[in-house]
Amino acid sequence: MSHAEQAERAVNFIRNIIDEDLSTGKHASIQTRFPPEPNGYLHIGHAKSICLNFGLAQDYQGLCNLRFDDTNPEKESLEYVNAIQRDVQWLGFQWAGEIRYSSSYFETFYQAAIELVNKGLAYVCFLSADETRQYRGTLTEAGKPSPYRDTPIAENLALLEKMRAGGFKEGECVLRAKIDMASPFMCMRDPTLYRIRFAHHHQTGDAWCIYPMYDFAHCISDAIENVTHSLCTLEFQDNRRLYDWILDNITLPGTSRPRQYEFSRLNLEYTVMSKRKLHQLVDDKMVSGWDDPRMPTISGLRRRGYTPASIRDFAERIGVSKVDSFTSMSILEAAVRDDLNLHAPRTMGVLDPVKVVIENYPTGQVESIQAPVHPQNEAMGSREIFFSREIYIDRADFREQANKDFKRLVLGDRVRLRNAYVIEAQRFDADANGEVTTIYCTFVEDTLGKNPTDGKKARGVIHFVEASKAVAAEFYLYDRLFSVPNPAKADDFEAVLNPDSLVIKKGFVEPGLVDAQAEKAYQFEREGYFCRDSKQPGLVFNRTVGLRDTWSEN
RNA sequence: UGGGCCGUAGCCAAGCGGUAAGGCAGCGGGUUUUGAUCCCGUCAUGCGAAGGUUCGAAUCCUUCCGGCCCAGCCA
Repeated sequence: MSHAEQAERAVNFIRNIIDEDLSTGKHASIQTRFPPEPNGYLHIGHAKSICLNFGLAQDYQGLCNLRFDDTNPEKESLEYVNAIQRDVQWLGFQWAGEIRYSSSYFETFYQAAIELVNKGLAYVCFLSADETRQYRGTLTEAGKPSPYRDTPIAENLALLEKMRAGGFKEGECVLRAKIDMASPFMCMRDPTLYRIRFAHHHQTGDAWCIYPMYDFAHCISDAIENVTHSLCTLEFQDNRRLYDWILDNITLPGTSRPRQYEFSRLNLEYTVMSKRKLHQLVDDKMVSGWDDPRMPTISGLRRRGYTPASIRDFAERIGVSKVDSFTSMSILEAAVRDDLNLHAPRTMGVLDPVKVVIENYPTGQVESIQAPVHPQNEAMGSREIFFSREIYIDRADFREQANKDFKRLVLGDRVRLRNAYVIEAQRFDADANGEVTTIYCTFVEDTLGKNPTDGKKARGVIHFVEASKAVAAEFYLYDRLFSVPNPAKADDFEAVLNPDSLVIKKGFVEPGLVDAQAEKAYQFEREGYFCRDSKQPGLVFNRTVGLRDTWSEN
């Protein structure tokens, strides 16, 4: 990252804290971590966290780990740990050293548990899950102590050992911290530290039958990795008391005392961000998979044509704060457009073709024309396009009659064909439904790169593809997945899916696109940014985002 | 209704006692062989509300209003 870019970094409260910690010498350098649970695919909300954690490490010359928070084997799998690594790297980040797993710290956690038991700060509790809930009290009433709360230390030690050895059934008992059953923080009312699960773990196999809870594992993992700034989302604000309590009561396994800071998670309009709901969309086949281009997952955005740079830029634009926010899609779309506008080669594609016959153009002649790859960037060179007696234009670009505001082809009037000649519409054929089948035009000679000499101006510019060299292609036009801004609030969020989130069109593209590489962005002029789909056979183009449109609503 | 947090423009977001940055969206105009891009201009006498302190308050104090989170052996 250049100094200029770095200087433009938006300030936020976390950077302020780091600046302070560095200037007071509290830390000589920073260590962050991105700690996903491998129980689903990463989404744009995770991207915000990834950009934050890795971005901070980059800017402050610190380190950022990738750590799988894999303490719940029943919900996790290797498929997800692989997909997550792929997504992080695709976004352009590389973790420091090896990948970390909370599960590789299981022995350390266990020793910490023993330490707590030895200090009289943890005990094995045989209350059922149901009873535990009743004993916990409510938001306004204190809880009452478990009858197992005062089991002697030596006995607890033996019990814990037996738990680990598989001497108890699942659910028969748990290890609990002994804190304060009257605490206004519910998470401090003797929280569970370990539960028994005879489940196969994707990393540790069958080595363990007791698995640590998030609150117990996370803070110690941070300490083991010498994390200085442990960043998480707002809903963990209460949990910070437990995070601190645990670290205050065990022998720190690392050299740093991590601190937790919370920022607000990303909410995006017209989509959902919870892994549970995304899972449901996939399971219920409402989308084609985690990487369906309509999904807010990183893999979906990638397949849709979003670039890593555009997602990083998006993260930069939305900033980091503690306000519950609801971000507008337009910020994300503006970020991709800015990136793609600069880098995407221009090409022409007709999504809804109608044939045009240029009656005064010689039959059988195919003319080659050099067109710029990018009109604002000559260095990108030129491409060969063709022109002949028969071409395709888009159905929406022709009207039998229209007022002056319609800057396209109108019967009896002129329009400029992008990169080619000016043509004039003479007449057209229509089928029984009134649907235009062929438009007959004449072209104005010597208008290649020149205006007509007769002074009659073209209404506007439309795009086309020469018919004989045209290559058939399919266009997948995506729109917002949901028809309401906040689908998560709906009683049944699947009932509020946008029925038009995918519209498929069959048309033609320039011959140069037959070998288009998947995921590589193109701008189909006047239509939008597209990329070839990475999964479907044949020429299938996904529309990443349309061009900014100041006309269609008129 | 116990506790933890948060309210600055339609959306995101700086600001930390010295007189409201920036981005997105919008609006007006210019350039244009993409109704795009680009360029110029415009967009909070106002910071949830009301009091108070101060020469001076979005910033400090008080009260009130609104929103989010917490009662998993999930994370």
